[in-house]
Amino acid sequence: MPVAKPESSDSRVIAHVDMDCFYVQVEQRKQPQLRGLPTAVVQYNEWKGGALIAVSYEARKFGIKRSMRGEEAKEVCPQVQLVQVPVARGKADLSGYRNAGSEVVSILARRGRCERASIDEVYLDLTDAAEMMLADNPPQGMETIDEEALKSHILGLNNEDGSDVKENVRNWIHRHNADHRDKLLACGILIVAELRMQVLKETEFTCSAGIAHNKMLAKLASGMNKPAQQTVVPFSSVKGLLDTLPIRKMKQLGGKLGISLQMDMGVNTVGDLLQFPEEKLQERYGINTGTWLWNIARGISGEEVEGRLLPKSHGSGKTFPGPRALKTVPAVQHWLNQLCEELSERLCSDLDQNKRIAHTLTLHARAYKSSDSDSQKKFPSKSCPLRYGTAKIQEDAFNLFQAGLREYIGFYGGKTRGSHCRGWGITSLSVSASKIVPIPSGTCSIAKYFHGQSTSHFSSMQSSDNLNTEATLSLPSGSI
DNA sequence: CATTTCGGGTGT
DNA sequence: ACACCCGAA
Repeated sequence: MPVAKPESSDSRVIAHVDMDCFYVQVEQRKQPQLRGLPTAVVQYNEWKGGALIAVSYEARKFGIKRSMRGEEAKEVCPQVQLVQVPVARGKADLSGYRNAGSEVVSILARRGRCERASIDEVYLDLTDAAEMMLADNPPQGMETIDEEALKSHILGLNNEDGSDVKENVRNWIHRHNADHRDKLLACGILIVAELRMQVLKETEFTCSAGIAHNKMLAKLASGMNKPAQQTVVPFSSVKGLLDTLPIRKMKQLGGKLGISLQMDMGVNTVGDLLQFPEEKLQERYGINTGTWLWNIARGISGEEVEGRLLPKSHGSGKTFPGPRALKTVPAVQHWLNQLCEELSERLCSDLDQNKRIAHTLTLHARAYKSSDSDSQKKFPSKSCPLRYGTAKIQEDAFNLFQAGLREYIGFYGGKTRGSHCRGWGITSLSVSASKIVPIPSGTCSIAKYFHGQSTSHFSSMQSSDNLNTEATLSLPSGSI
């Protein structure tokens, strides 16, 4: 659990920006005739029409939900437009969505520290930008407030019957007697509205946003009014917001921990947590998680927005469900080669574009063992130093798999004849690259890592293709 | 063992 | 290093 020092007097301006049904928007930008139609993105479509992973708001009106099957969606709404995720090397290829996410990040990073939280979400620390605006052009003195900002939802703002909602927002932003925190959030409203308009103009994507004094509240708010809207959480409305909020709505509490709070402690809402002394929460959930929970109940979260525009790892994986389980070593090798090819390509792009090098290769697999003493044993993950070059990565990944398989099946494996094996099947495979670090500053070439090879030789092989097939880049661990 | 494919994080 | 949890399209 994140344990950053909490400040009850937290006056930061934090925004969480969340793209609306992002994969759908990416596909609709590629095929503009789909705009405005009920649309969903499906992964594969051979088995029951594929799995829905993103659903447009028009399609949601028909009751179409994520995790439905394509065929099921067609039953509920025959006119729904189903777009398939691109396939490359026999697996889903998400690169188009990753690249679209990068477009958005590069825009949102203009006004403050920016953290890429996922493929379609970012946190922004706009404190400095808000303080600056307050100092030399405060919203209280502005003639006109942008229309996009006036569409903001401000939690706790009284919209009496018959009152003009936009006028209320305008008044809230203009208030001279507001405390410093509300004035900072008013600046946040304007900055985020402008950023969202820039994102729309430059990428054609809409997004929603939450603006609050910390990451937890900003994240909570960004999901409250979608699509294409923004929501503000003034300090004074925090208690009222959390008091009746179901515990599972809080990030990190949507899983087992949230269930445990409900079942074991009788905590149904965030407000219910307030009754428990910090020590009680600590003895039940540990020092870190206990304190974290105590703070959450009070709307306190000191987590910083990390300045990080790039992912910390790259992974490529595929599942082989049901009868598709891989039952021979050569079949596993074939798919590992496909996964490693994709991973290698992405590592080369990262090297070219961001001058970063990954240091660790990890293989994950899931397997079943039908008739065996411990058929519920898990296939172990294995990792090793990462060597660049597609063939090297494929070789290393296969060796990791074989090491894991020997452990998994035990000394007396189930090999029968040739390469056919009985008693086990691989239901998922994934390879990932982590411990990614920038090449030391001042170095824009990787030539120095080819010990024994001349720089001039390297300078003739900068293309990704050469690097993919020829390079034998191997970093001594700890050399960066 | 038919959501799948990611990515981030903590505990040991 | 490895197991397990969390959440999002």
